[in-house]
Amino acid sequence: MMSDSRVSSVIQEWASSYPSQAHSLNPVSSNQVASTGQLVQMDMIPYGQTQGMMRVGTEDRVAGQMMGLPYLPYSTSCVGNTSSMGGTNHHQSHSSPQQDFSPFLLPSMRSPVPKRSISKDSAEYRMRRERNNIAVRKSRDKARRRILLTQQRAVQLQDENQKLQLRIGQLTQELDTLKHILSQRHLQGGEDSAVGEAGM
Amino acid sequence: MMSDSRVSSVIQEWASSYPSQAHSLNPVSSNQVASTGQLVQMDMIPYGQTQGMMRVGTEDRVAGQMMGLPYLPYSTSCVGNTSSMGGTNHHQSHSSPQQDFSPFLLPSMRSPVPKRSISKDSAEYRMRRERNNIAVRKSRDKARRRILLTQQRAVQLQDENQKLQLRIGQLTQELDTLKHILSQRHLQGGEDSAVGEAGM
DNA sequence: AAAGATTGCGCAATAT
DNA sequence: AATATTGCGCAATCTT
Repeated sequence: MMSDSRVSSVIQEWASSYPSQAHSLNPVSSNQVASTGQLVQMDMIPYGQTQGMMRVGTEDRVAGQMMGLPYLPYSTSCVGNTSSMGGTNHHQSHSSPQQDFSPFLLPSMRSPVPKRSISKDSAEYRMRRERNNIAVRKSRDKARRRILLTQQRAVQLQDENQKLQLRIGQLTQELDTLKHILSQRHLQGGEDSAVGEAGM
Repeated sequence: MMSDSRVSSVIQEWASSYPSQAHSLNPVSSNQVASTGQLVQMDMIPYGQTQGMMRVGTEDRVAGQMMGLPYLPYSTSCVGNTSSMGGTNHHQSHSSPQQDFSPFLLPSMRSPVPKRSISKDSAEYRMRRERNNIAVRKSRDKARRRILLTQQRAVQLQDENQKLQLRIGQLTQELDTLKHILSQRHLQGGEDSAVGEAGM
């Protein structure tokens, strides 16, 4: 019943949403399907996996989170609120109140020396920023689309699943009927061909 | 073969990831499954749907994007780069270079009067900010988990699908075999019970 | 090495 | 009134 040549629509787009990436470690349990799966693998960009771990937002941040800690402010105590400068207008950076170089950082990377002070204001700086902003918007848009596709794909797969389950139910019942009929005839006029295992 | 009581694991968690929301307009095509689906609907938070459209980042922004425009910088021309203050330390805001109140805004909301100047520095301000920051981290973490679950769910569903397809193949073949056997017997000793339609 | 892509972060406007 | 979301820009990285 019904077109059996489904699996298309969303799935299609979804697949095209993942270029050629061969991402090493999956976010899940790597080979969760492996067995029968064929076009299963490649999926989801690990999020905080790939390698983007342990970034330093112009500051440390290592404390809070981790484990089940209920989102403690990254700058847990230490001074007061080292925050307030996470995202922006440092305008030439390094000029706000405290800078607190807490001794919680790895021995390497430490000094506040801004690598050849890329000076704000600089036309080039703005240029770079603007370009990055555009890239960021683009990237996020892409991510949103990808997520959407995955969701649609999931819904579609679930729907398909139900149909398949139904189909299996029908086939099973039909099979039982036939088996029953055959067994009847078998009792009636015992002959060849085993009924119990036709194709299994 | 294999436990047939699957469908659990990820799917379970995934479901619990969507509280009681009855989101009106879905991002997809509303009732995409509706037919056989039961626990299908509720899914994906529309993204830019609900109502969060047309925000104003302390500035206008309405130009770029829309349609296929390749992520034009929001502040397309106008003055130069009104940007540079999208995210942060305005420290009491409204004090940087240009403020450009471009006449492109709706007649309402206009004056720079910051509603009872919530003054930065204010202990309460920092308090609010910190609380929001925590909320934001929590929310994003939640979102990430949700996305991950959806992805895993999709993978699992696909895997399940393959197994079901396989099962259908087996059943179909088995059925064909039995039908063939029966037709043979039918020719041999024509009796009752139609073979062609056992359960269909 | 340089440009673009990602991603965590905080801010502010909204939504709930 | 408080928390939850979400677009945005920044900066650090990663990828190409």
